[in-house]
Amino acid sequence: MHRLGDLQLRIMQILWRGGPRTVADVQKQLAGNLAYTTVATMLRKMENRGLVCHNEQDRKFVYEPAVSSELVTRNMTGDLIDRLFAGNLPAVVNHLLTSREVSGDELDILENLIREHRRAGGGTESSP
Amino acid sequence: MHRLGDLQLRIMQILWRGGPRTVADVQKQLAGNLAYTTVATMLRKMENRGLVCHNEQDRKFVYEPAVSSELVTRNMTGDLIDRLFAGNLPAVVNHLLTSREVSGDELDILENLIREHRRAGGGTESSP
DNA sequence: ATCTATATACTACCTCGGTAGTATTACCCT
DNA sequence: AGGGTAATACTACCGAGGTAGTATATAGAT
Repeated sequence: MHRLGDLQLRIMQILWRGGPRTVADVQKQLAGNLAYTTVATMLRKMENRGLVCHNEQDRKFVYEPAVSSELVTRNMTGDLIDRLFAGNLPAVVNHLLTSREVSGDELDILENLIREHRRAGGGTESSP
Repeated sequence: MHRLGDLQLRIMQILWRGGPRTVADVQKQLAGNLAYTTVATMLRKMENRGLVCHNEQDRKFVYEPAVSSELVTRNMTGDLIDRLFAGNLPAVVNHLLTSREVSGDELDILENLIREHRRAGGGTESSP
C-alpha cells in the first residue's frame, strides 16, 4: 500500500514537521530547487493517493498529512522486512549489527531499549 | 543504487538459492504463472543493470547473481534507514519493537545478538 | 479598466518495473 | 529437406514517480 518515492517521502516529512504547508512553503523547504509546479503536481498526485489533504485558505491550498508518520514508517519497514527477511525480526537486527558500524554506546542504547520493552509489557509470552 | 522491485527481488532470491538457473527454471520457481518471455525480459533488464550475469550453455542462458545477497540487503535496508530514520540505528530498533508483536523469546534472541556482537569486537569504541 | 503577480489545473514527457506478444534463430526428428 | 520445438531478441504497453511547461483564474495595484 505505502511505498513512497523519494520526493513523496520528503514532502511527507515536511508536512509531519507541522510547519508551514502551502505549496510555496513546501517548495522552499525542499532542498534542490524544484519548480513550483513540480511540487504542486506532486501534492495533487499524493492527495489522490490519500497521503495528504488540503484546505483552501486565502486562495491558497494548505496541505496537511492524511496519514501518520508512524503508519507510513511501519508499512515501509514492514514491507522491506517481509521482502528481505521473511518477517524474521531477529534476522533483521542481526543484519543491522553485522553490516553497519555500531558504536559501543549504540549497543548500550539497544540493550536498554530491549530491557524497557520487556518491562513495558512488550513480549507476547510464548513458551510459559 | 539498489532499489529492487518485487519481481526482481524474487528472482534474485531464486538465484541466490543456488539452484537451477535457466530462464525456464526461474519461471518454474516463481509462484504466480508469469509468461516465459516476462521472466526472460526481466532477466535481460536485470543483466543490463548489473544484477545478474549469464553464460550460454547448450543454447540456453544460465543465469547467476552478479551481486551478493548481503550487498543488496545492506543497500536496501541502508536506503530505507537513511530515508526514514536519518541513519539512526537505535531509532530503527525502537520502531521495530514498538510497532510489531515481539515475543519474549525474540527479545531473548535480540539480547544475545547484542551481547555476542559486543564480544565479537563489534562496537566502534566511541567514548574512551 | 487593465495589468501584473500568484495560484491552481491540465497536459506532456521521461524512466523504470512489470507484463507479454511477435519475430527470429537453431536444434532435432522423421 | 521440412516442420516442430524451444530458446532468445525486439517491441509495445501500462502504471507510477518525478519533472516541468502552458493555460487559466483571481486578487491587488495603478
